[in-house]
Amino acid sequence: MKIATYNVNGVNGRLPVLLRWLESSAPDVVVLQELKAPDTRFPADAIADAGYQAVWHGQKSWNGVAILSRVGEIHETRRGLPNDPDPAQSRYIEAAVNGVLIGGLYLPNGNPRPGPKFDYKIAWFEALIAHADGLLASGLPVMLAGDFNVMPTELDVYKPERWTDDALFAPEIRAAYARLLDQGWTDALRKLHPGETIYTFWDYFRNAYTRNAGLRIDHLLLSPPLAARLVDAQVDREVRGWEKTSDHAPVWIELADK
DNA sequence: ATGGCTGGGCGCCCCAGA
Repeated sequence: MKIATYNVNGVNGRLPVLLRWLESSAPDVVVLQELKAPDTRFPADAIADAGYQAVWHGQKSWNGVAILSRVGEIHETRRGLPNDPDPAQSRYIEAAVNGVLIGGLYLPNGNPRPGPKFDYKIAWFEALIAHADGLLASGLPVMLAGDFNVMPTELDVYKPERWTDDALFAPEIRAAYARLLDQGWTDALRKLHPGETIYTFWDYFRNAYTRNAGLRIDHLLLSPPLAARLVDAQVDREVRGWEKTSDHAPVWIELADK
């Protein structure tokens, strides 16, 4: 089973690119972030025509997350994190699909730091860590996937020294990510590509993509039963070079059948 | 160190993103 995460940066503006990528990459399950659309404007028909069922948690203008499947029914288990510090922001959706429980998330950006947005990022992260602990304790095959807005290590930033005070790379944010992993999650991309420079985001500014001035901020975290089935993990990097593309590239993993 | 680009909104500029 191939499971992907993709921050589309506007699901309607990105629809041609999204459909083209669904066809070429053929993921079985997808989590989307930054829909930037209210529930009533989610392009469910076009996505259904492409062969995917969907559940979505939208919001006008900003945020918004969804889960797509072409391998059977999506059983939604929750929308919004327990104890979300601002439930008006649509940043979390969770569902069981084809025997895997998937939490799709869009963690707050948090800039500028310090400030209320950074405080919100910390609070949201703490709520995620608390919920993730319960997910792991269930012993189920679970994954957390999405845009974490965290570069875990210096290897995940093109110029780490420029990002030390940024909300995506600040010490307390990296520490929170490390605490999450220490619960027992496996960072799938890093597990299969240790020591490799891998990015999932390139700024629209300054030809960041052609210069490969990127960040690795989109992650797929696996609970032990899923980590044992991990056979491949890649970034669909070329999608970032398409016309009218998102500033993120899709990231995916392949899980062996049980 | 700054400003560069893009999507969405009730829009002919501003906000947020990372």
